[in-house]
Amino acid sequence: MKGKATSFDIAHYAGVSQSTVSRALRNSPLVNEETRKRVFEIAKKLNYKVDKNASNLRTQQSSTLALLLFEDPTSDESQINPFFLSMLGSITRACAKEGYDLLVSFQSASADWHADYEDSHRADGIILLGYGDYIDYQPKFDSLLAQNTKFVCWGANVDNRPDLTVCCDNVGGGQQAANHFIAQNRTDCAFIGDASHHSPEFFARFQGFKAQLAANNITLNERKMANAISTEESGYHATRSLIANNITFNALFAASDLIAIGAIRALKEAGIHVPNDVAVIGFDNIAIASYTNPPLTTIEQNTTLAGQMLVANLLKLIRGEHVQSTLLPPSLIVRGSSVHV
Amino acid sequence: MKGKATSFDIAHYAGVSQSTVSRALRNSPLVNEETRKRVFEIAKKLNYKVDKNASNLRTQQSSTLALLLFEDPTSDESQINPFFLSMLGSITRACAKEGYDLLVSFQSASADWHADYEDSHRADGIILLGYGDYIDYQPKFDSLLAQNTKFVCWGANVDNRPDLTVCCDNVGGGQQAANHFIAQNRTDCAFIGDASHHSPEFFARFQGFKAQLAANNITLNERKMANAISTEESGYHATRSLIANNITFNALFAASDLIAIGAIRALKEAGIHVPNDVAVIGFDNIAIASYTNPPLTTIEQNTTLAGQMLVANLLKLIRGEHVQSTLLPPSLIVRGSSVHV
DNA sequence: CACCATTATGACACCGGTGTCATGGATAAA
DNA sequence: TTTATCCATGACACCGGTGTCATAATGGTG
Repeated sequence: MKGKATSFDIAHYAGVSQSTVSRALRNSPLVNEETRKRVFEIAKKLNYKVDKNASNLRTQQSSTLALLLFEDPTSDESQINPFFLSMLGSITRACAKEGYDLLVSFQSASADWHADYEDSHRADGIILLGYGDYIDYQPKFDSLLAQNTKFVCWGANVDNRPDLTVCCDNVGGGQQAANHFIAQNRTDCAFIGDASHHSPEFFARFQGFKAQLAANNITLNERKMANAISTEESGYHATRSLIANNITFNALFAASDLIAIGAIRALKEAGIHVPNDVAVIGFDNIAIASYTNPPLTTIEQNTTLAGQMLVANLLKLIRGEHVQSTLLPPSLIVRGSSVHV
Repeated sequence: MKGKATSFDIAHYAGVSQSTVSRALRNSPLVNEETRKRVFEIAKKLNYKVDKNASNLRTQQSSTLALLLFEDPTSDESQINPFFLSMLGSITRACAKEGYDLLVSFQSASADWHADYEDSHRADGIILLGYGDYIDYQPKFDSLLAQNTKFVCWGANVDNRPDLTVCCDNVGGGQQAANHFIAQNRTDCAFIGDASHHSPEFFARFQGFKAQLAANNITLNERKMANAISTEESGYHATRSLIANNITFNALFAASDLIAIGAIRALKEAGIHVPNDVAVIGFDNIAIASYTNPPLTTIEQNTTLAGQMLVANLLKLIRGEHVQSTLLPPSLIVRGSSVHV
């Protein structure tokens, strides 16, 4: 036998038609039990596997989902944001559980990625994952919608279709951070992240934080804010610039753990003690967070659940079912970076 | 226009045959330049994408690689070994650079995974990734070889085919660890990992470590060794058991960073100072390593290069080219866990 | 025994491309 | 003018399955 075995080979050995082989292998009730057994045995002996290309071509579906990862535009080539790596892991698991394969691909925001995977029938649907300047994406979302491409995305708001987004309750997370500071009388707060509308996630965290402070008659001084993207370097530099400008504060909320870690480095360098002088809270609860010195208090996003919801919602869309807007509850994880020692 | 556009649609609008459309889109030199331009324009207007299933079916190749991740059998459902996550990231990048898609899948060691992806024509080749009890895998490797499946694997030795393995020079890494201890007169060494043959990687690290000590007339006491798999928990418990048995040492080489991190926790708990009482070296240089307290000295594996080599070698195999055995040089990263303060 | 329902199977078109061969027209060489 | 050569294109089989329809065999019923 040269080359891979086909259903015709099995048909030949089993003394039945190829049609019957195909039916037998797919457990069609139309086929006799003995015939099926014989077919299965021969299939096993020949190490036969259904050719997915042929099968997908005929059925017009692929049992495959595509995951498109958008990188922070400025991020280092070699390192991937650990939060997204964690998401990638949980999405992979969720796909496997649902019997779907997962195609993974990195994309730069500018690339002409939209719909490529689904239009080419490589995947039945698309999961979009990435922080970043989502405003750029809106036209592409529109194009996806116009072509009736099935997709869900993490964090970003798709105009008029909130149901397509799976998202952590970033506003609630920001509120929890504020409450934690307030409970400890840390009311001279700083925020590091992106308080503009560019990143809807960071913005929501900021909004929740600010609003909850305001609800307790605390004003977040605009001078005590600095922009940063989600890297350690960026957090470090943003914090340094605050310190260099003699901005003081006793509590710091960072829009992500990486930013927080960079901030702690900058604070330490300046001789500012964490948490005694400044309490720090991050966001995400990446694996590193529990190993920093001091261990990082953070708002956890449940990536396992997030991955499951993304996959579950996408599959619903593919099946034409109704999808509900999904907000995942974050939870405060208190560690050493925010409580007096 | 309902449904996706096909090459026939384009042919219709362009007033040429479908054959010509297909040729034009693939930049065949047989087609007139003006015709090609017209075809491309219409294709763009119709948002046409080549159906990968049809194309793959005909050409019998998929421009896709499959990555099979084998989990530590005892590892926690939710967390994936960060070293492999990092590999996953670099492999994804390397695939993208080569114009290949990547199918990612988790597998348990027992599952009947072998050759599934390639036989079904979903992928042109397979990358196998995982620590674990590779002895179990050998028959499956044989079956892959027998079926002429194209695959490469990380770390594991495939009998008689060392060229199919891409691997860090674990022996050399173990030697570097030994040298680092020796240079500081830390000669009362312990090893935590798996010194049996089950994990060829851990075993090689152990062998290199032991041999280099021996070359310097230092004997590694067998009582100062404990088995562990690559998790923080396992490292913690292994170290605790050593301590509980009143085993003393002033240097500890852990077969992976996670083990080292668990070991440090156990040591701290027992009131043993790192590095003053015990110097610790890990292996991998995962992202967490630089944030532990103290920061972890470790033997770095270059995951970016590893991912590139895995992909490059696999593509060579697919193209029928000769593949060379690949050993990647590790490098010692000295941090606070191994040097006196 | 005639009639219809049920069951198991085969024949065949089809999915949407790709590769091969045939064909027609233009141009160059004889 | 005729023949050879080249170029651009069309027709068609093919990849390996799946879905539909037709058909043969079986069994139960009146």
